[in-house]
Amino acid sequence: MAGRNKIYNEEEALDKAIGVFWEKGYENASSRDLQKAMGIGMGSFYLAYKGGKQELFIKSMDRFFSVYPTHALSMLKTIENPVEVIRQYYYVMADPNGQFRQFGCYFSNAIIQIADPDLKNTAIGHVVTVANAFSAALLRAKEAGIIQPTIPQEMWNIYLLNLWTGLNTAKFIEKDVSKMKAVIDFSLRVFE
Amino acid sequence: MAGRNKIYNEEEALDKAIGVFWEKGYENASSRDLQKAMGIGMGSFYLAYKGGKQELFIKSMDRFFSVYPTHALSMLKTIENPVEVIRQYYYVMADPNGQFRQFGCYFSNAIIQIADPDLKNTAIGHVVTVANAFSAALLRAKEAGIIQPTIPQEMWNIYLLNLWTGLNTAKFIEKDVSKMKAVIDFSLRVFE
DNA sequence: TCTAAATTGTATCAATTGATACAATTTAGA
DNA sequence: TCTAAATTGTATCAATTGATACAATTTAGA
Repeated sequence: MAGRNKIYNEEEALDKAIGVFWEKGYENASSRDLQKAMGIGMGSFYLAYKGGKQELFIKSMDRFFSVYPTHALSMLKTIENPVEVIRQYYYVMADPNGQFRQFGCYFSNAIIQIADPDLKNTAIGHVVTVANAFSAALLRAKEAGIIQPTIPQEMWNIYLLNLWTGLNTAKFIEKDVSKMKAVIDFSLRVFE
Repeated sequence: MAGRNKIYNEEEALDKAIGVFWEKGYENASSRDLQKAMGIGMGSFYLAYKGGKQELFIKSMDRFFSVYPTHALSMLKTIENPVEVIRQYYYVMADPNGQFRQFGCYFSNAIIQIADPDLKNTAIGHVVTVANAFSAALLRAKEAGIIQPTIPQEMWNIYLLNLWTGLNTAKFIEKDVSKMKAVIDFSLRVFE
C-alpha cells in the first residue's frame, strides 16, 4: 500500500470529534468545527469519512462505546453485586462534575436530538447492549442468591433503560446531586 | 391604536410553530420553515418576535403549556385517585400513536436539545409546574387515606420527573406500548 | 377626510453550511 | 530511482441561515 501516511491519529481524532459532538450536539457541530478540533483539513475529512458528518458521528458512537462503558462492564465480572456497579454508573451519569458533566449521556442525547434513523438506531443499539449486560449480571446474581429482585424479570431491561435515560434529563432539573443519588438508590431497591 | 390589523391569528400561528419545532427540533426549524407554516412573512415575523426564533420558541412553550397539560391538571381536581390521572398522562406520552406521537414531550426534548439557558430554564419551569401539581394532588390523596405511598415524600417530584423524562427517551427504545405501560404501572406502584 | 401608527411583503445582506475539485505532497514497493 | 497510490490543503461551489431595510398597504381615531 503505497502512498502518503496519515499525519493524524485516527482514534485521537475521533476522541476530539466526540468532544465537539458531545458539547454542541449533532446538529450544532459543523464540519468545520469538527475538522478544527480533529486537526485535519477538508481533504482528509471527506477522504476518511465519505459519508461526511453522519458517518463520522456513527464512528464516534462506536468509539465512545468502546471506551466509556468498558470499565463498568468489566467490573460486572469481578464485583459480586451488580447492583453496586449499576449504582455507580448511574451516579456518574447524574453528577454534573463527573465524567459526563453537563453533556449528558452521549447515546441518550443522540436518541432525542437526532431524527436520522441510522444514527438513532446506532445509539439505541449501544444503550441496549449495556442494559443487556446489566440484566445478565443481575440474573447471575439472582441465581446465586446474592439479590432477590422484586421486579419481574421481563421488565429489567426497560426499567434500567428508563431510569438511565430519565436521569440524563432529570439531572438538569434537579441540580442537587445528593437528591439525584437518593432517587437512584430508591429506584434500584427493586433489584436488591 | 391606529394601524393595520394583524391578518393572522396569533394563537393559530403559535400552534403551527409548535408543530414545526416539535417535529424538527429547535435547531432544525429554520425561520423560513416557521414563517411558511405560520403563514406569515419576514416582516410580520420579526415585528411580532423581535427576539427571532428564540423568542418565538419561548412563546411556543408557554402556549404549549397552556394547552396540553390543562386536561390532566383539571382532572386532578375531579378524579379521586391522582395516580390514575398521572398514569394516563404517562400512557399518552409513551404511546407512539398518541397525542405526543414520536415527537416526544415538547419540554423534555427542549431540555436535551437546547443549550441556551433561557430556553432550557423555561422548559424546566413548565415540567416542574406539572410535577408540582401531581405531587400536591398525591399529598391530598394521601392525607385523605386514598393512597399509601411507600416512597418518601421529598422524592416524589424528582421520581415523577425522572420517570416522565425517562419514558420520553425509552419509548424510542421499546416500541411495544404494552411493555412501556407495564413499566409505568410498576413504577407508579410506590404511590399506591 | 386626513394622518399617524401598525402591519405586510419584497429585496437584500453577510455569514455559515455541507460538499467537491484538484494540484501539491508524500511514500511504499517495483 | 521511478511510479502509482494515498493523503493533504486550498479554492471554490450553491444553498441555507438569521436578520435588516424599507416601500407599500391598511386602519383607527382625530
